[in-house]
Amino acid sequence: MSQKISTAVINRLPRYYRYLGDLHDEGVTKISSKELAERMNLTASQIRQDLNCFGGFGQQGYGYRVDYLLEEIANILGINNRYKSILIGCGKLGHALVNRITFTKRGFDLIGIFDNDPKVVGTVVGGHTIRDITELEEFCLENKPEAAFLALPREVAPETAAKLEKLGIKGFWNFSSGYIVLENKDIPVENVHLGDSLMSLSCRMKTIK
Amino acid sequence: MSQKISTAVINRLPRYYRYLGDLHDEGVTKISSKELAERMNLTASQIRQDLNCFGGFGQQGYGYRVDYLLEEIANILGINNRYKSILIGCGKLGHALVNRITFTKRGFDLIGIFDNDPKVVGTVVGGHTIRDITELEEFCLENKPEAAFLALPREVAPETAAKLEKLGIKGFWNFSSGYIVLENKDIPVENVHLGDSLMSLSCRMKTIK
DNA sequence: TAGATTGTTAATCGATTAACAATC
DNA sequence: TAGATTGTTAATCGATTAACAATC
Repeated sequence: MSQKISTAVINRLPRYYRYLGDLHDEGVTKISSKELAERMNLTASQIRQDLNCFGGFGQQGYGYRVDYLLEEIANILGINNRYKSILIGCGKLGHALVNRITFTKRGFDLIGIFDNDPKVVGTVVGGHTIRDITELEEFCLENKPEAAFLALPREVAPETAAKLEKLGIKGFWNFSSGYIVLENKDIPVENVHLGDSLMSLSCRMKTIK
Repeated sequence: MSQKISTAVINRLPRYYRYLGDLHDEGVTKISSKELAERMNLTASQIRQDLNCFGGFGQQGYGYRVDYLLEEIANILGINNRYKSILIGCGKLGHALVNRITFTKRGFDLIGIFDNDPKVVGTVVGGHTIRDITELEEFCLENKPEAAFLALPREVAPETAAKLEKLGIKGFWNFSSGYIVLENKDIPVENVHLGDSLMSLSCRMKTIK
């Protein structure tokens, strides 16, 4: 596939994956773009366009085979990869992530957790003993993690990300409100700005009043 | 302002607010769209278009006064509102939200936390004693909360949201992967799908390889 | 006044929707 | 074969960028 896939499409894929998983669990073997569109509150046209970014997964006159499509989307999402991952910052949020997100189901293997707070270093979270942040470099050189989850204060986020880029990290999941700028613009940074999200809600609640 | 503001614009507002806050803290009193664009990695044109959705905040030949613009955006975002809010579900994630997000700085006042797990009901989180979910209805009728934060399992999210809509909730911050459909389509639902976000990252890491 | 920079209109770009020929 | 539904092209819509007149 040579043409670039837009982030709009990529961001819809996990939702397709979830709905197809539900259909599969319900024992549905076949679905048309029209039916799926109704269920997902999208247009059939959009679904066909989205899927055709990656190839023809359907069968004319019939629809899409649920199990086949599910597998294809899983491959596109890359959830069969095993990206070695590290978590930097294990306060309340980092803690919640480890306990709540099933990384392995999404293509990631958590192999280390780091923090700079002596109170938490050495404690165990989700089966991982939290390491001191000073061990980060050595750990990376030895274990070569590919993804980093940043749940640390805004002030240190950019510099930490820069350091990690040099250590070979190929993808960032950033929960700090700091803006991450990397040398290699192709390295994906997925931002989750909780504060911004809450403010958007406030704004949207205001306009309906 | 009669014309509808697009979500694209609304989602950029918190970031403007953050950057202007930084400028203010740095003692910068005046900034041009060009300078701000460079700092934020946007185009000057986009900034001027965005701000003009709400009115002319600048001065031709001069630029924008930082303190004035900051205040105006604060008003647009509605962070001076005091929306009474409740948190439903106080597992690891709910816990992290209460401890990490400064609600009051963003226009929300947390007035109650609910859970159905007998192990956590009665315990105190962020100064709030967690109430049993069975007390929800009575609490709402009495205290009239306007916003709800949903940090509960996917299975119960839609039905809980439907119940809360009937109890007068006017905005939802939804952390479950459940898809919330309300009777009143104008009520904003701000979704934070952490699992989806991580899958998008996986997909984007795959394509650069 | 001359220079700078906004507010605003016009042009471009990209994403969504509609239409329809291909084909199962 | 006839009906259904995809894959794909064309039309529309909306968002971003460029241009420039207004004006401080």
